[in-house]
Amino acid sequence: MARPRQFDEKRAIEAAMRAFWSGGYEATSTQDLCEATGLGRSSIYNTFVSKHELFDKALCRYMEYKGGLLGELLASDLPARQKIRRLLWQAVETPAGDPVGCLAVNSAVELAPRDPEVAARLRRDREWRLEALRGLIDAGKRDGEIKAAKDTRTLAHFVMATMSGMCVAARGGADRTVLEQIATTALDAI
Amino acid sequence: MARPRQFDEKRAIEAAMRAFWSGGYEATSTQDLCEATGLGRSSIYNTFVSKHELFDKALCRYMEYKGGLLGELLASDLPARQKIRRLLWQAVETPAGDPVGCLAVNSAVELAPRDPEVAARLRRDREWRLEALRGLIDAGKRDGEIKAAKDTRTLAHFVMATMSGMCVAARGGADRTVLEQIATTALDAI
DNA sequence: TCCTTTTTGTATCTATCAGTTCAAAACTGG
DNA sequence: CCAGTTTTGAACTGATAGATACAAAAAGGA
Repeated sequence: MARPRQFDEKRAIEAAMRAFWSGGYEATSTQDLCEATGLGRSSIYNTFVSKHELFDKALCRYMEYKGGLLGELLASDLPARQKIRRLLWQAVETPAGDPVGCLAVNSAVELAPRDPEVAARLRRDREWRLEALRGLIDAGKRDGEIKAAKDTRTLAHFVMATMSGMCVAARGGADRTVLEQIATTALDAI
Repeated sequence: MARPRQFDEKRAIEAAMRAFWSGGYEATSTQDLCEATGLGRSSIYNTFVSKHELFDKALCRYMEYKGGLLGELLASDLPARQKIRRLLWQAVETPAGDPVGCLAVNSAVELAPRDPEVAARLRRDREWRLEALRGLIDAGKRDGEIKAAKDTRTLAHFVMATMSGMCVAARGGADRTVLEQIATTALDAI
């Protein structure tokens, strides 16, 4: 029918995701995005319409990536407490090559207050993660690993906040030891 | 000798601080800063040299502001645990008119990884706050309010991370109830 | 092979960015 | 009231922002 793409759209989105993740939305120019993806300007605009829509795609890809990791963790047959421990550890031991911190946290800080679309996207992801955490915590209560007296929703929010705090610390240059200490202390609190 | 300023430098810095605080560094243009401070371009550049140096002044002012609150808290004669509680509560009950979140957290996320000057400024402030927290926690241990077995430095990092996490949550639109739950859970962990 | 459709590279658009220039205005010390 | 100094406002600079225009290139279907 017509000329096919010379590039893989998913790879381009992933490259853009990394660029936004390490540099932030405003500080990443469309030129930066061309270089990160290896695409020309027309290919980017022809495919993704605008910088903002490309960012949206990149953010979705990020949530898919991190959501996948959480999904694997939930599907594993570890005790609930161990699962929470591993979840917190995902913020300590970060895959080599991944930018520092968390794109969702960065975006909440930089964009959420003034960008309703991004805010909505982040809220949906947060709700999903909270739901997952609540399930995990309730399972822990049933198994006696977590005190039944503690409020499930409260603990879920606490775990999320701890992870956000670790991402901020990591962006600020915190070393691994500090992140471990934070994670361990939080786990003790649950 | 010469023509005096028509504006108060401190007030201008405070106005700039609020602009950066709510909008972020990149998204706040020099035009925005003119409008926020009420100054003309020449007055801003004549006084503050560059956007970056004005930001630095604004960040220092912010640290002075928040550092002052911490100082008052430390100077009060509350029990150590109560002091930590109030500190966490500073991230729950925020003065009306203050932008959402925390400029130090926002800056760590947006700028620290690529701006060594800002990173250094933030690190100094963090060290100071950690030192203060350690003093507070050790006092709590002496009074038997905090278990002596817990590592002081670890708890200090944990409190800082919790506050950062609360600031991220606030920027993401979390309501007061959620922030209270996070603060309460963290306090229970200490 | 030619027609249709899409992609791609180059050149370009307008708006805005941070920052500068400069002369008029304003004030103080003498 | 004037000399000397600084501030101020308005116009302006070059660079870059995000986004577009358009024609050449490339491919599949007929």
